[in-house]
Amino acid sequence: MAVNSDVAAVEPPEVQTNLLNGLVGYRLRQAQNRVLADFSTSLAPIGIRPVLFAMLVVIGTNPGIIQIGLGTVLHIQRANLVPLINELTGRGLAERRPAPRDRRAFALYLTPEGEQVLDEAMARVRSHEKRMLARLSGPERETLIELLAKIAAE
Amino acid sequence: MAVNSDVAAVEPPEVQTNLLNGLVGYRLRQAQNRVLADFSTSLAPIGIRPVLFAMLVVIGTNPGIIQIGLGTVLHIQRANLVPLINELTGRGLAERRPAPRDRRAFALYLTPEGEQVLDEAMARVRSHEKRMLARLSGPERETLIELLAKIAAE
DNA sequence: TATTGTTATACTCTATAACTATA
DNA sequence: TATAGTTATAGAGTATAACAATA
Repeated sequence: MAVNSDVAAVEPPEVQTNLLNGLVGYRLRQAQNRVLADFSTSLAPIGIRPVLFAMLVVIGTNPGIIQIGLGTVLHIQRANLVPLINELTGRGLAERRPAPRDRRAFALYLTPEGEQVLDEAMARVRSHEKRMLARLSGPERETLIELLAKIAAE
Repeated sequence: MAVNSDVAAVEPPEVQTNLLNGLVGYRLRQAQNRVLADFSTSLAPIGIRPVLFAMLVVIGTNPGIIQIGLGTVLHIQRANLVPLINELTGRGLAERRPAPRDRRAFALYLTPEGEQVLDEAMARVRSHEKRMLARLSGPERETLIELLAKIAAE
């Protein structure tokens, strides 16, 4: 398993990472870490974390969705969703209304302010995506999406 | 922003996720979540978490690397690295030896048992990668690595 | 009997500050 | 003065169990 003999990190501080770099999982993690970091800093100025952005998008696209539906789509357990929704409602970005057919549930809606914040967030996310994909051509971007979809598929 | 009118998640529980699915960051996250989950369950039977695997690989490939070098490569802060290395040494998989030129530092080495566990882990990771990439052709795998590298590049 | 929302809780990961011993 | 390792601690993110109200 030794590759660098025994003087690694003694003379030059060069570390062999070929083995990890050959793993798709490791590459995926690195790319995702970088994208997530830029995503976070893009939204931080308006006080929106990645998870809140995803919630705003799904509620905005599916007005009236109930909490467990939102949690299912975003893979957030219902217990963990409660304080997150409280965060949105507490800031006046979303609201809970009684669900029409199920008195156990709450239907979720964006407030006008929530729509505004979502629009601003979407603009920031679009320029974030441009930045992250700057090195890729149009066809390369499509290819990337396809390949990622094949990996994520069920 | 409304797409589903107001009856989303009432009649059919179909949720619109087009907006999120159009974002490369979201696709990346989904793919990475799936790969990480399979990676974890592949190594769990031998008591190795993803982070411990990465540490074993880097120490094995760079015997004598000091803690801060290991932390730098894997993006783990030195404070968080201490209990992780303790975990490896406590299980007899790695050991700390005085660093030759720097009496502040510890040089890290795998024990023979650590080498064995790493070999077993590598075998499991290889079959994990095969499973994750089953839907991709050889050229597609190369393309994916390239595109991910472009995104992760500095 | 099962499900929705809620609370409480615990465990992992990550981030920061401060200390020691060396450089 | 700066750096390597360590400790303590706090904040996210995530997971499970239990309860009330309703299906």
